[in-house]
Amino acid sequence: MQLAEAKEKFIQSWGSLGSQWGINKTMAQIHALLLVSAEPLSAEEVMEELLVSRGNANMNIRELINWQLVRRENKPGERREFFVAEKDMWKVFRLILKERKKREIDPMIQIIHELNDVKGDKKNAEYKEFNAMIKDLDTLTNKGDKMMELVIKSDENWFLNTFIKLMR
Amino acid sequence: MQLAEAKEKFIQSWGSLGSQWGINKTMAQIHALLLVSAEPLSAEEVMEELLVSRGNANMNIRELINWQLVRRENKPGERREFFVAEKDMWKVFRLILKERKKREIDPMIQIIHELNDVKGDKKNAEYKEFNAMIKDLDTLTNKGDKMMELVIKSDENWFLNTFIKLMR
DNA sequence: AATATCTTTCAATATATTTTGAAAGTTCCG
DNA sequence: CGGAACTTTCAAAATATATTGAAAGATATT
Repeated sequence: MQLAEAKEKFIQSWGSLGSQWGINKTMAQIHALLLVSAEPLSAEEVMEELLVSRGNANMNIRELINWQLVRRENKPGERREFFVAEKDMWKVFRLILKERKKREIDPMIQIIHELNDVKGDKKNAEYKEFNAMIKDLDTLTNKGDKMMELVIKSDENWFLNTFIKLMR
Repeated sequence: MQLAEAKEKFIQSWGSLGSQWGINKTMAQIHALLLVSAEPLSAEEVMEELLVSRGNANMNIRELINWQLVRRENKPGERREFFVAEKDMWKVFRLILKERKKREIDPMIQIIHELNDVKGDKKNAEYKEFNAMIKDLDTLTNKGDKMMELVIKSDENWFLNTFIKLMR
């Protein structure tokens, strides 16, 4: 396979993976494009390469910057801004995990926690089942939460170093 | 909080969590409804409770059965079918992980793997950067893959038992 | 085999999300 | 200041996804 073809394939795949995960396609594709670009790209270049509108490019680049997956970069003597993606994939993974946890998992954990003290008759089967299920879920989500925190805050090699033996 | 209110809140939250994760809202809500029901429910009851159409209910119940999150159950002397959710939340988590991995992660891993042997000039910066990034990603996704496999296949307590110390 | 009960299908419709692009906003520089 | 170069905004349009419900398909019952 040639480089150009490989880049194209990567951009398309990353885009469709993104949309399955609730990240919009353009955002994921811009991210992919910047990942495969050795040089910083301008908004104009992103638009041309992916055939998207100015507004769309702008909005999604901004979002990528919010997620800290992309940063602005200036070229000397150039008025316009250029963009570069974080290329360390382990860091990328942690940044994505962090954002999604914040937006999706944390509110859920909060709600589950609130559902832990429901008033009711302790002899009632419905009540007992509900409480057991929520308790179970609360325990599980809290473990998951701690684990994610650990991963998000871990340095570059911690995760691999710790688990590598278990995975072989 | 009263039981009925808690159930309602759980159903709504589970539904919106689901849609953020690419699972449609009705499917997640039916799942939640069955999770909080001590008794098996008929399609009719699901429709009434969640105010969805027959077609919608049917389609999503079927999908939940595909995922093995729900199973059919018959009541003696009853013609129609009833449905029950798997209530063990650790098992639920593993079943969901399994399905999503199959549908989303596995194809991605395959593609990344293919992108590992691209032809090109070894002195070219673009080429070198691309290869380094893909290599990095390939290593990472393979570790992740192995980890998920381990979790999916683990029995009820393996995961918690193994990691509990690390999470405290 | 006719009827009643329940399930499945799918084209039409509704809803939600994404994208566009022109206009407004900002910043830089002579 | 005035205008060129670039960025941001946002209402309208396009696209994608989910839902409806009537009709067709099963399956049990008399």
